[in-house]
Order: sequence, then structure tokens, then C-alpha cells
Amino acid sequence: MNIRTRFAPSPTGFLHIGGARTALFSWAYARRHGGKFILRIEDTDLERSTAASVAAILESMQWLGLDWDEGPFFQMQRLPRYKEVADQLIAAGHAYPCWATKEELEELRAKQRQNNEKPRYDGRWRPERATGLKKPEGVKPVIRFRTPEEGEVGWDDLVKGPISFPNKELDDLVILRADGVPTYNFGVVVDDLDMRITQVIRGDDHVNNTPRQLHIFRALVKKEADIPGFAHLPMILGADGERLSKRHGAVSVTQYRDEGFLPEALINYLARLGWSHGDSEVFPVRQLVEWFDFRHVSRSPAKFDPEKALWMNQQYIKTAENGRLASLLGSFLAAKENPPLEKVVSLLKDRANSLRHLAESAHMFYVYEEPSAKNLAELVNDRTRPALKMLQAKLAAAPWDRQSLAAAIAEVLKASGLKMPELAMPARLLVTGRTQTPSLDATLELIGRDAVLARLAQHLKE
RNA sequence: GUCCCCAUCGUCUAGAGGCCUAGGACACCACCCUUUCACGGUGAGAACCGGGGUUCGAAUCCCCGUGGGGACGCCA
Repeated sequence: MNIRTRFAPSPTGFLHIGGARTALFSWAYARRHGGKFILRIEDTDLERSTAASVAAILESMQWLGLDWDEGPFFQMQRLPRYKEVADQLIAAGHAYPCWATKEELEELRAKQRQNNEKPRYDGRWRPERATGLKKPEGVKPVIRFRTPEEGEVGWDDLVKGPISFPNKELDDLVILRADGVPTYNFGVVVDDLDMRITQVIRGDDHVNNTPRQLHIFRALVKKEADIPGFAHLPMILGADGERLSKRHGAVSVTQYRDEGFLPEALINYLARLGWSHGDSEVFPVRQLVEWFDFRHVSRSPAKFDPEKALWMNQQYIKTAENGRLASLLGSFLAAKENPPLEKVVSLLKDRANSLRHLAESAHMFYVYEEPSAKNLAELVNDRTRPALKMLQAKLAAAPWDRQSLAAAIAEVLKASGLKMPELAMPARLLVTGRTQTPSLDATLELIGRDAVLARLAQHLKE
């Protein structure tokens, strides 16, 4: 069988972490089996869909490297097709027009809730029941699907196993609005059929929609085998155990990019959220593609852990190429010409868990921040000042390469009797304004002779 | 409220009836390395939700309870 999976976001906001994880698994499954991955934009919510969201979603997917083979398809461009299928269902007795008003339905639901019943449409416009009802003048009806009232529907979920619902829990859902725009449950079915999707992979918030869709599938399909399989992925929750949402802070993929995540790090983190391969933690995406299966998708929701995501990012930054990091860092730094950013990056990348963090460290090589009075008072004293002056003199005479600088430092240590930290800390402070830098000799080398000597002189005048 | 799903360290998870004295990772703590901060290394603490079954044997299978999540729209 030719595997065909899809990702079908609604363009009502940015691509968020949960959506990205769904897309990743769907993509990985298709790639794993040499199949096709299809992108479909479900833009039938006219109120909330925006072109900006479409752009943001495509951009995020490209950034993550989730490439699609077909699409993006837009449901709003397929309206005639939905109409056609709806007519077909009406003709076959599987669907019927309904003239109930929204107010009427709200009232019905309120009453049902009051009686502690599950709110459901009562089927009042079912042809066999609506004989006494009068069609309101000049009102276009919606189309409802006639759901069986007896029996059960079920399927063998690829991640959760067998699931079934009594049909009496369901109701006759709207499939086509009066203006001809399909509702979600109808649009998906028509599209998944037309696009010959073989596995529907989506968040498990859709488990409850599946029985409804199954009925529509069965009404449309010649044989059971034409219905796709279903894989419902558990939700991603915030630290508080609630479904991940905006108030949990960074939830959109672009936010992670902007905060300095490497796409492969986010992918790796997401891959491990709800899926595993033994003890493997850090592995490239091609490994995910090779290993991915539904058997190891967990069935329970996972909490997003920003700390571990950052750790993962660090693993990738540490091993990323200097040139790539340098060019990625461009947007985080104003000045970055001298010293060469690549050299700075190579010195700093072991200790950064994001590009933003890396940029903050790199900043000191381009812009001098005056040491704080507190730090000066603490580190530059009668004991260290003579040694610092000696260092200044030695450095002035030394060739400007790391070995020579290290030798100069060693000489000062020997002559002054100071321990390395006693000299290195105040020297760091005077030269960079900071107390946390890479090793002193490497830092001095990159800051450069003129700046180093000028800064030492400035603080060691008397 | 009704229905559906789920349940192993604080978190992500390994676990397909005996390999489990329950393993790994993040975080936390200690120590080592060290030129500060990191990186790296070593080690410690930390979990099978509860109760009943089934079985020679249960983290694993079944039932009940409890807890968590999801759904109940002319949103997707």
C-alpha cells in the first residue's frame, strides 16, 4: 500500500508546539514508509482564518524541515466538491436539510444540560419525524448527516487500540452550512477520501469526532478498506497539566526560532515527547524516520518541559558548525565584525543553550561594558593591582597569540605568587567588564592587543 | 452532568507475564576535572495511583475505585 498521510491545520493562529509535533509524526510516518505527506489548510472558519496564519504555518514547517509532497490544498477552494458530495448523501438518504435556528438549538442544549443530559440535536427535522413542522419562509437550511441511532461505531486506533462509541451518544451533525461551507467533520472526510489518505494522524482531541466521521466514511465508500486508519496522538500539556496554550508562555514554533532554538533541536525534543526508542535521547531526524512507529507512541498526555528543551538545544549548539552558528547569530548581534564571529562562537558554543544566550556571551567581544564598582572594589585591590600592572607590561611586550599570552600570564603568576584565579578574575573584569568569560588567554587574544592594553591602562592609572 | 481516552521517579520515558534489587534522560544534590562560568566525568536521592482478581509468577492481563486529560458548536 502506498502510504499517504497529511497535516491539516486550521489557519487561525501560529503553528504551535502541539501542531508541530502532530505534523512531525505524520511526516515521519510517511517518510518512514516512502509515502507521501500532504499539507491541507482547513480554512472553513471564515471568521478566524487569516492569510497571515497560513504564511506563519508554512514558514514554521519549512523552518522545521517538514517538507510536504502535495499541497497546500485549501478547503475554501473546494466548495463545489463538498456540495456535490452533500447532494449525493441527500439523494442516498444519508443526509437531510434542517431549518432549526441557532436560538432554537441553544435553547434545546440549555434544557438538556439542565437535566444533566448530554447536549445533542434531537433530530427534529429528520424527514420521517418532521411531518408536522413548517419550513420557515426564505430561510436556507443547513444539511445534517443522518447518524444511526442504534448500535455502535468503533475502530482499531493505531496508537490507542480498539475504541468504540454507542451511536446513541451521537447526533445528526451539520455537514454543510446554509452558505455552502462544509463543517469540519464533513470537510475532513471528503478530503481524506479524495486525497486518498491512508492514515489519519492527529491529536487525540479528535477521538470524539472519529465515530461521526466513520459514519460519513461508510456512507461514501464502496468497501471498508477504503476508510483510512486512525492514529490519535496524546495532547501536549503545560507544566500545570492543562492543555498547552498561550498562557503557558512560548508555544509557537516561531517563538522558539526567535529565542534561538536550532530547528533540529526542537525536532529532536518534540520527537521524544510522546514517543521513544529505548534509551535514545539525542538523535538526528533521519534516525527518527528510520525508527518511527506507532507502537512506541505513548497513550497518555505529556507535559512540555522547557528545561529539557533547552538542554536539547545545547546538545545541538555544541556540535553545530561555527560558520553556521556565526551566520545564525547575525540577527542577534549589532556589532560582529572584529574579532571574527566564527572564532568567538567556537570559544563560546560549549556553554550556550540558545542562540540568544550565545549572543549575550559574544556581545562582550564587540562592546565594552564598564566593570561595576562593586566588582572593581572586590577584585582590584592592593594585593592584585601590582600583579595586574605587571601583566599589563608583559602583555605589551608579548607577541599576540594565545601561547605567548599564556606564557606572559604564567610569568606574572610566578613573580607575584598569586594563584591563577586571583589574577585571572580581576584581569577578566578589567578587560571585558565581566567575571565570566572563557579562559583568560583565549579571551585576551580575541579581544585584541589595542583594546586589552587600553582597558588595563584605563583602570590601572595610579 | 454525559461520553471517550489515559495512569512507572517532580518531568520526558524504557518496560510485549519471569531478563526488574524497575533502566535511561532532564532537573536537583554531592564529588572529580578546572583559570571564573560552562562543558565533561563519577555518584546519591527519587516512581510502578489504590483495592480486588487471573497466574507457579503481575509494572505488564481482567474488574472496581480514584485521579488526570479530552469531547459534548452552523470551531477546527
